[in-house]
Amino acid sequence: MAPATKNRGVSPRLVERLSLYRRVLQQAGAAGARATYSHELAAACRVSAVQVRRDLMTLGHSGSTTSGYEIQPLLSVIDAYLGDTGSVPVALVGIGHLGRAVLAFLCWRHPRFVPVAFDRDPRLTERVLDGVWCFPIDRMADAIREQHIRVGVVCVPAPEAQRVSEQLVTAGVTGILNFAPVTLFLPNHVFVETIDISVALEKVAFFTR
Amino acid sequence: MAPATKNRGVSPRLVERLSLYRRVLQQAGAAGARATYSHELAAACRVSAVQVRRDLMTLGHSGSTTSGYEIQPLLSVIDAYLGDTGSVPVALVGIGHLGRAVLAFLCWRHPRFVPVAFDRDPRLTERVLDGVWCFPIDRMADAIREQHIRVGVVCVPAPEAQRVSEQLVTAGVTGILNFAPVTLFLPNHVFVETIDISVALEKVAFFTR
DNA sequence: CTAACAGCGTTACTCGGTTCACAGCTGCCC
DNA sequence: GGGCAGCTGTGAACCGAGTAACGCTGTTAG
Ligand SMILES: NC(=O)c1ccc[n+]([C@@H]2O[C@H](COP(=O)([O-])OP(=O)(O)OC[C@H]3O[C@@H](n4cnc5c(N)ncnc54)[C@H](O)[C@@H]3O)[C@@H](O)[C@H]2O)c1
Ligand SMILES: NC(=O)c1ccc[n+]([C@@H]2O[C@H](COP(=O)([O-])OP(=O)(O)OC[C@H]3O[C@@H](n4cnc5c(N)ncnc54)[C@H](O)[C@@H]3O)[C@@H](O)[C@H]2O)c1
Repeated sequence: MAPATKNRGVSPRLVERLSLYRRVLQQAGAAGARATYSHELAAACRVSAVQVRRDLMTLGHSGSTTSGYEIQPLLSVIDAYLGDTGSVPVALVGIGHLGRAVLAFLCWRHPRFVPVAFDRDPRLTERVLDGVWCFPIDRMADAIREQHIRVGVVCVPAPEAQRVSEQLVTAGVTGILNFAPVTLFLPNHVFVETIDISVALEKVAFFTR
Repeated sequence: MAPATKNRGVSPRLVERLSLYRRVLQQAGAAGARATYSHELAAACRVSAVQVRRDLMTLGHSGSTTSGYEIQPLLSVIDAYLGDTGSVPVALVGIGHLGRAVLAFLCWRHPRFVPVAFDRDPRLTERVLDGVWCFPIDRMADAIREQHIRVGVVCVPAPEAQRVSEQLVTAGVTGILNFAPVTLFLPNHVFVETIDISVALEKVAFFTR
């Protein structure tokens, strides 16, 4: 009934947009740009220009009338807000088709998140996959505690998802990205984000006509 | 700037919830249940009971005071609303890590969507992957036209996503599920749903503390 | 010099979605 | 039988995210 998580008073949409802004700004910066206007950033994120300005306002950041927002300072502000405390260890459970894809993605494309892999299939564990050591599932709690892992990614089959995420939580994880098509029932202090590919496909199929 | 798609006057959130309801009801039905109450359905979907009742009201469906909603009739109503016209062919472009996972998922777990696979890597094409024939990318437009495919799934690297989705659209696709971390610029009549795993992870990391 | 212009910051408002509150109905128990 | 408990249906209130509108500042062209 309740939306569960308190969101710490921050709207998830805002966080999503900030994350988008950051990526776009990083790319723009890498391409040599030094500053950008709210409407440029907006267009690149499919958002209105006022929305960009307002979001940056809530961050307490101001641009200049003449040249818009300088990219580097703005990036610093966003980083500070999103809590860029360097690399974030992530417990990735279930190294099947999807888990493997996420693993590869994190290793190659997303150095900020460093995955630690777990599976229960002995054919996958005790070896290196995509440059990451894969632990058997019964080592998971210890590994999470030792490395102070707070974020978990659940890529196990649907019937296992509830149990696995409970294990994650009792080991200390407080945020879960869930790919299994089930609703997880976890303590209220745990933030759960479910990516339900089936539902997304149904939605596309519905609006397609 | 504009929200682009008209949504045909229907809220995407509603469609998501209906899709969830349907899945839960199917499982409940398979487990032998014959009817359910709004609060049960609500709990299973992390939604309030009034929300369920209101959603069903907009579908024009009524339950009984005594035993709630009968599962089978309700399923029929939801199917009719979501436009369950049997199987939906889907053009899946990019059979790398992620594309492969989606392919396997659709074939094994989601018979309603039947994927047709495309890639540009000759090592992947002209052969059967997970029971599906994989076409080379230059056969894509023809195949989409021949089979009247309306839904596309984009699993190619970010720099290719814009071009590939344009190809999909000119071939007749009007709805795209995009996994590439870029914003696509497409005609307004095309419905685009982007699943951005990076952003989702950042969100979880943010609310984790 | 100054007038037109372009972009930012901010306040007030709009609008869609969610929830409240309550009425109506049905079965059950005393 | 009559109250009671529990569920559905729904008008109205509520809430929050997004938007429009406006004033401000600095820049540029005439
Ligand atoms: N593949 C997709 O594109 C896709 C799409 C939508 C949803 N999903 C969901 O994601 C999940 C994973 O999908 P998949 O295609 O990778 O499945 P998969 O069968 O390929 O992989 C599942 C993996 O989880 C491991 N596993 C199972 N139980 C475990 C446990 N208790 N502890 C640790 N590891 C365990 C298995 O050994 C296997 O390696 C499923 O819930 C699926 O419904 C997948
Ligand atoms: N793997 C993940 O978990 C993950 C997570 C988030 C986002 N993504 C995004 O999903 C996309 C795919 O990821 P991936 O890990 O599967 O990458 P990948 O490199 O494993 O696969 C990409 C596939 O696309 C094919 N391809 C490239 N250009 C093509 C073209 N023009 N036409 C047809 N096919 C083409 C390649 O041959 C390859 O098979 C990327 O945009 C990635 O950023 C992936």
